[in-house]
Formats: sequence, structure tokens, C-alpha cells
Amino acid sequence: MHKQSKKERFEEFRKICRENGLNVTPQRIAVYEVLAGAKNHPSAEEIFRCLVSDFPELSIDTVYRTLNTFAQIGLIRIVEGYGEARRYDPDTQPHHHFRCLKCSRIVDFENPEFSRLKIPDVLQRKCRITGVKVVLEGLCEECLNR
Amino acid sequence: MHKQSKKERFEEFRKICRENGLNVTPQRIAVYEVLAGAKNHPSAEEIFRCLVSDFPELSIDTVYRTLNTFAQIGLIRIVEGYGEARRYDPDTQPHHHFRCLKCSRIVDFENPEFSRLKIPDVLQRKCRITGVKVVLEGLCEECLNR
DNA sequence: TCTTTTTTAAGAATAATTCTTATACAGGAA
DNA sequence: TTCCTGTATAAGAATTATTCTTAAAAAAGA
Repeated sequence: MHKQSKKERFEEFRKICRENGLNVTPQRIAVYEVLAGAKNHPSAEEIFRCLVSDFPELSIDTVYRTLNTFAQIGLIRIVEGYGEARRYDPDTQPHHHFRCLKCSRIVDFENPEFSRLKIPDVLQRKCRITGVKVVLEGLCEECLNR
Repeated sequence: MHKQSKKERFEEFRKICRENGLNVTPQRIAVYEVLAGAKNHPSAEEIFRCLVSDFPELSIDTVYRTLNTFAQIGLIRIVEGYGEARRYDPDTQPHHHFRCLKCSRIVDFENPEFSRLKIPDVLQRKCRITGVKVVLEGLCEECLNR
């Protein structure tokens, strides 16, 4: 993400809300500011906890609703966890996933190029990497034909 | 995953359980068989529903427990959803994620090679791909030093 | 200002997952 | 086989994450 001042970010935020027909409310500003300033991909609960002292009457539902709205207009993204029910894969060999954002279907695929990726040195040195996969997101064939 | 007969798969399963000090119970066999035969990365609930008619006294907790155990010994994998609370990312630019399997920390990183990946034609033709990311899994620096 | 539409808070409702506890079963030893 | 010990299970309560319902509040438009 490229550096912006707080003010620039706010103007950008305001503009995107307007373009999408969303009112610019104090709650929306606050939620966005916390997320934009966070370093750790917070959950709705964590964002809520950051805000509740300044905003005692804020409800957790508003945080969820706001974040869902932001994700729908592309202002933020949901991390690849998606918060849905956990799902399992019997295939422990290296392979890759396409995930439909609408119906949540996951399609496995193999791809030699993807399986040859070299892990960046910085990470290699600091962490123990046990898995590498490419995750594609989008709309699947079925959801497109509707 | 390479093709195996049901019998071979069962022997392999038995062997892996033994090596990990796990009893081979009818419930474990059944859960593994359903997952291994499934095409769609099912949730615990879906696996449970497949089994409940043959196994009326099976409890959903057993399915969860069994799958968690299998994932811990590396017999199966959890799809990149992980089933934890949903988390959000203010960075909408293409970038990649390292995820710690122990503490769930996510570290963003950029990498020109990863950002240049070419989407396979088959998928490109059938689906609308809106995002591409590389997801690394493993143990982070902090969790390693413990 | 008045009206209409959007947004919110509150708390109930639902869904996903784990915990507690008493019982049942698997595997090894006799 | 039978018995013993530790492991695994069912049942249901408990917890956590998320969404829904509804009435009130705030914003935008006239």
C-alpha cells in the first residue's frame, strides 16, 4: 500500500463512499481509520475493542456491517480466511486453489509454474515455511452464468 | 493426489494412525473415507451429514475432533479458510501473505516474481479471476523461538 | 423545516466449534 | 480369549462468531 497522509486517505475514503452511494458516518470513518492503521489484519471484534472506549455506544453489529459493506465496494479485502466454516482437503500434495467469491466453491488445480515458486529469502531465513500455494479468487463458471 | 484403490488407501490410513499412536476406530475410518472420496472440500457439518444415516449415533463433535487430529498429523489439510474469525485487510493492492499455523499471525509481503504469475488458460477461459495471491504457511519467527 | 431514506444500537437468533463428563471401545498383555 | 489400561466417543452444555429484527436516530433531499 503506498504511503498517504491521514488527510489524503480520508479524502479518498470520502470519495469512494460517495461514488458508491454510501453516507459518510462517524462509525464508518472510525472503522476505516482503525483498519487502515492496523498492522495485523484485525478481526471485527478487535476493531470493535479499539473503538469502544471512544465510542461507548458502538455495536459490534455495526462493525460487521460496515466491514462487509466496505469489502463489497472493494475498499478493503477479506483475508483468505473468509470466516466461513472450516473446510478440509484430503490432498496433502502441493496444489493450488481457485475460490469462488459467490458460492465458495473451491477448485483444485495443479500448475508446474506455480509449484516452482521460490520462497523469498527474508521469509526463508526467519520462518519455517511448510506450505506454498497460489489462491485465485473470482467467480466460477456456474456463478457467471446467472 | 495419486490414484489408489480403496484397500491400499485403507492400509495407508491404518499405518499412519499407528505411527502416530492413534487407535483405528470405525469413526475415524468413516470420516477419512468420506473426506477422501469427496470432490468439494467439505465442512465438518457436510461430512457429518454423509455419515449420519449409516452411523446414527455419531456426534458432530467426533467429526470435528477427528478432523483436527488428522490435520495435526498431516493426514489431511485445512483449506486456507482455517475456520477462524474473519479478518480484514485495508490493502487492496496485489500482495501476498505468510500465515503462521500456530499463532495465526499474517504477514504481508510483496514479491515481483509472485505478482507476475500467469493464470492458467483453462481457468482464465471459464471463470472471472479477480485476485491472485500466494499464501505461505508455516511457523513465524516468534513461534519458532519457543 | 418536513419527508424520505439510510444507518444505527440493542439484543435476540443462528451457526460454528469446543468443552465437560460419564461411558464405551481398541489394543496390548496374560 | 479375557482382562486391563488408556484412548476415544456421545450427549449436550457452553462458547464464539456472525447475522437478523426492530425501532429509533441521523443524514440527505425538497
